[in-house]
Amino acid sequence: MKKYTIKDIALLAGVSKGTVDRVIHKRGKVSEKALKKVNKILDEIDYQPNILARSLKNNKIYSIHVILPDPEIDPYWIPCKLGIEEAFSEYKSLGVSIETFLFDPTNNQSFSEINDKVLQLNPDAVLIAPLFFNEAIKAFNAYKETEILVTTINNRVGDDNVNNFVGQDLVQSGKIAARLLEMITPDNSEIIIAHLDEFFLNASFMQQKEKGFRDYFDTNTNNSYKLKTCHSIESNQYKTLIDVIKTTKDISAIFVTTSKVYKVAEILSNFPELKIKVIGYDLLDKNIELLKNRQIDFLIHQNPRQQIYLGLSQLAEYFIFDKPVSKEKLLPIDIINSENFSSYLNQ
Amino acid sequence: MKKYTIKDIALLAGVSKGTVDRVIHKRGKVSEKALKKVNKILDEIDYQPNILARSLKNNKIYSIHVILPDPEIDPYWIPCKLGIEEAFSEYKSLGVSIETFLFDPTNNQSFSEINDKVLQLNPDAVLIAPLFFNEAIKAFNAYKETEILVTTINNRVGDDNVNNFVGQDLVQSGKIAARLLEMITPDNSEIIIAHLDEFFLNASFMQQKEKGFRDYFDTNTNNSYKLKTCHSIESNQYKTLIDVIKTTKDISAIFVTTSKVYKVAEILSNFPELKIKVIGYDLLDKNIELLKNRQIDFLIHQNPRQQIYLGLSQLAEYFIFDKPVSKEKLLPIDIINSENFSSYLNQ
DNA sequence: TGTATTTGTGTGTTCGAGCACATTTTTATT
DNA sequence: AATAAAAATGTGCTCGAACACACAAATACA
Repeated sequence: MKKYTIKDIALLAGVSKGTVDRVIHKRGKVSEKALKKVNKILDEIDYQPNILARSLKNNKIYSIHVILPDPEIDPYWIPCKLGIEEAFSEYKSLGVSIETFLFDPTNNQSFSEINDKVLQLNPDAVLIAPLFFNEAIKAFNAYKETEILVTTINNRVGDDNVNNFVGQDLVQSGKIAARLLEMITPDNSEIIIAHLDEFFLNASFMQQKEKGFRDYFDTNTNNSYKLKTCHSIESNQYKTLIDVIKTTKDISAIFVTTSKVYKVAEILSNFPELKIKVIGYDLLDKNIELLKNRQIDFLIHQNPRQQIYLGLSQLAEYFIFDKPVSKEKLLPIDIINSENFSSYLNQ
Repeated sequence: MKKYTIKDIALLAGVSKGTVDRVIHKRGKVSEKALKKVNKILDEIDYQPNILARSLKNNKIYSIHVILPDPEIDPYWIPCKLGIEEAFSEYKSLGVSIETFLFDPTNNQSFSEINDKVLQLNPDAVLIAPLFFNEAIKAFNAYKETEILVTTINNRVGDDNVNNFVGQDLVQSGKIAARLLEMITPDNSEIIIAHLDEFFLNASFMQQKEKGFRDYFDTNTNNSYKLKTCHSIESNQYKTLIDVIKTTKDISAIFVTTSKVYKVAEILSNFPELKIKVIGYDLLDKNIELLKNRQIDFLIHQNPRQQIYLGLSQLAEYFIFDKPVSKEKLLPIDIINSENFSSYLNQ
């Protein structure tokens, strides 16, 4: 395995390295004859430019700004910090700077303000968790005009101005929940779909999960579960959900579309006579505790840390090594139970 | 965020870059006075050597040899090809050469022969799937003497001569299977633990899975499942297993400790009156087909492709960027059902 | 005090790609 | 044919780390 350099090619083709360089980069100013000679050699050998040398020469500092919900307000985002740190420590010596900006996930205006601020700072790329649909679209357009690369994570916001998405297929994740519940609950029973603390007024991800969940039962089985959707919020002490639990007969399971599934498990501990299966999202400490105690049966892992890390590393390697950024990177949808959660915690 | 170079430090400390270099690499030949000056600057700033420049200067070719079971004989190893190709295309331009050597997984002598051959070729590192315990230990010692780095994947072979292991906790994976079956089978029923085609005489990984499986029921529940172990081989048309199925009353599930779980599902299709749950390992095409048809209920994903890729990339980055190799990298243990398998296939 | 010897310090080259600039060759114009 | 203009080609420097080697300063020994 010989590593060819531009110098080697120049020697083989009987031209100078400048000419080889011009051929490779199609910079023109090369005679027909020289072009042929160089291309002949390039066809014969497998030339791999040394990306170390290339990026050493490049020697720029690239700035990536990360726009995330404040993890103090929504703990789902806590693991992101680790993902960012990991990416930073890996790429900082290669000239990548990463800065984080937090917004209030209960407040769409806060999201817009942060985006305006970042726009002013004019980074090379932004990585955004686009919780608010309309505001996100607006921001994307602004970034496009300033030629700032945009990567989104967590939830898809279909828009051509986004160069890259890293996350999961949320419809499919609803189907996974449905299949799991189908296996552990009796036919003909009642299943509640609970949307908790839906402060994201124009957020669609809960709806996508519900869609997948319902689709599964509509198309995949001849079972006849009765599905009921329930919206419930903390400021109301989840009264709506508690009422549904009290008044509905024969509930076999509750599918919680967010990481707030621990709230449901806590509520259900007040009804020990009911044997209700619980499935929800994400490896929050509280959720894991309840999973261990069998008060939650399954969790689906959305892996925010991995999402951030992959998004950042794709951007970094695009800048440094010129690697192409995939338009869409769909992460696996992990099923978590009391026995395998630990294997995901230190990834 | 300023990127400091050796030249910067030299300027700040009022010495030459040669002196800075000697301080950083503790090469001696530096006066007390100069040492102090340089260290003072190093304390003040966060110097990150440019690894691109460093490895460009290094400019060596590193060879890694991969020793794997022939995927033609055991299809479990088919995805490894992709993992190797991925790693190769990522690191070839950085001077890493990867070569694959296949052995017959039904023949421990073949394993030893391949190791002897690789030892002769004297690569910088080897990555081995150490199916055969005794032969593996012998090989490790030989590699250690020649100062060849050894990384193992798939199954742990406790040995100090191994620098690095990438794989799963197989005992834990048995527990996961147990917990899943506990959720979908009735108490007091009979569960069969099936070891299929156990041609690896001194292989322990099936035993590890069985241990985890039994441990779970012994310690975690007050259920009283009856567990029965069954060894069965293809050359006997799996008669042993078929007999157990025919003669045992009240079988609720079969836990297959290998990727040959499709064989069990096929056998069970001859007993349509029995409602037996099936759980096993790995995303073979056949297994996925049966998972879709609900003839297999769960699969546990051992992710051989990821194991190889990570093992190779750790070695490559150790050589190129001097990144430390972790002694043990435990991968997550993925639970697969009919709805989430596809999200793992194109990873 | 002068000459070895040790110890310390700085300079210059290398790695490979990329690009600016100088130089040479070819083509166009009078 | 002479000159200007354009096109093609080659040279040499840069990026940052690493290290060989030349040179300088300090110490040892006659």
